[in-house]
Amino acid sequence: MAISFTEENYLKVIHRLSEATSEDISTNAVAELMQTKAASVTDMLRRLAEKGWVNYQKYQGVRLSAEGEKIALSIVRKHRLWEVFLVDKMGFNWDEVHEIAEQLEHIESDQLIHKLDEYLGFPKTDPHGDPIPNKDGILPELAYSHLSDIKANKTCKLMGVAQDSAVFLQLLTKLHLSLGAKLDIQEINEFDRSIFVSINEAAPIFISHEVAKNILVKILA
Amino acid sequence: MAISFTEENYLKVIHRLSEATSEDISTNAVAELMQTKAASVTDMLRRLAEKGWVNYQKYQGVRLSAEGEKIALSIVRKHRLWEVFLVDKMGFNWDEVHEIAEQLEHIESDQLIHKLDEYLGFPKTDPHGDPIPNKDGILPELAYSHLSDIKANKTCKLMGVAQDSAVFLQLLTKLHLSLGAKLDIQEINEFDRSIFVSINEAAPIFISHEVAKNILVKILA
DNA sequence: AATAATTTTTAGATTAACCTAAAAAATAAA
DNA sequence: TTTATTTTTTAGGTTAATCTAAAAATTATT
Repeated sequence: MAISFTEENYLKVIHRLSEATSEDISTNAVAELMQTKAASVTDMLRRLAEKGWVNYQKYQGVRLSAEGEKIALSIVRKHRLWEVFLVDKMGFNWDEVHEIAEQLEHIESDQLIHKLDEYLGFPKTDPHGDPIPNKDGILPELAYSHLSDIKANKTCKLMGVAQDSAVFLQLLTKLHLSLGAKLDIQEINEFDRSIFVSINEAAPIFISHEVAKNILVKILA
Repeated sequence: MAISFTEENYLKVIHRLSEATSEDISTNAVAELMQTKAASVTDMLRRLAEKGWVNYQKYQGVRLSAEGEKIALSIVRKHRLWEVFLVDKMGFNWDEVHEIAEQLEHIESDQLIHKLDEYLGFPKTDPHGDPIPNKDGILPELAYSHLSDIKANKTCKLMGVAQDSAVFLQLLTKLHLSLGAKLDIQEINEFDRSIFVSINEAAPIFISHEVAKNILVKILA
């Protein structure tokens, strides 16, 4: 069945919200991410339900059906593969690719995506450390910790970010925090939970709790 | 001013029709290429004229304005650069790329197109030999001849095709006719203007006038 | 030049995606 | 457990892009 760009975006947004919770997703939450009004969302949810892509009961919120989930994951897959392309092949920075990938994710050609995947060397994650679903829509669960949850004197590796906003990513770049960086947590300040951390053996720098919350790490020792 | 995919496609179609003639373009001609009805075209032409992208007088046909021409050329540029990408980098055949490029041509990012151009080595033509407009919308005039117009005993080089349809391109591939091939015209048959031609020094093969009409060549000797 | 044929435009509807304002349902507070 | 607040839905409209059918303009033919 044919699907519009708008419908794809709704499914993607519902999918994103569903990752954070096991509850049903509220109309307002969708409206906020879609940058539209609740009334418009109600309209669309009714139509998505008719097409069998979501389960939706008036006033009870919405969830993706199995088919809707499959569609959403294929869009996420395309988005993330294109992001890898933009950074690895086209030389964009990791904070510049989101908008362009938002457009490219709607290009329809299974063959193209398969060739792109191959061309990129079957990457496992996008430039922000987010896992890339495979063609069957299996999304490997990467169970990383938030840097804000790690104890002092631990060593870890920066595996991803919990947020793709350009301002956040630019800040990380300024702080020399990039994917794969080795982080030694020197001290956690009780006052505001800010952290002194050494990046790749360099002199320790100061990081706010807010930043640490959005950094995903793997504990090494 | 914002432009929709549909508007972009109309401008592209009007541009294509304008290349073949210096006359104004008729509503019906646009309707046929856009695969829509004349009434819908009239509607759209009125709106394109309001936006200043075409000059249009009721019943008198339509032409692109300078600004419309610029937009059309930027779409053609994107389309052809993406075609080069699909063939050179992704390994598609020349008869497989049109549909996908029709989608990719609407991706909006000057930076991306610039980087893509660079990545591809600033190609001058697409995989069908069509010239790629530069970023200022200058389209190099490649004055090639149709194979059907060449005299017997001449040697020429296959520089492009006058048609991008998959069936035509697949036929050329079967006949081992690809861009750059050296063609020796052995004999032109009076009966139906079919041609005996030797491709890259191989034994001569038989080609219909219809095929020859759609092959563009440069005369070598 | 008058009539016929064709092309183009207008008129009026339809669909997807949105909107505002008001009504209804669900949730929270007194 | 009423009342107040918040959330969600309905009702009714708008816009872009399309359609069909009918009217108007242009072009071709006698």
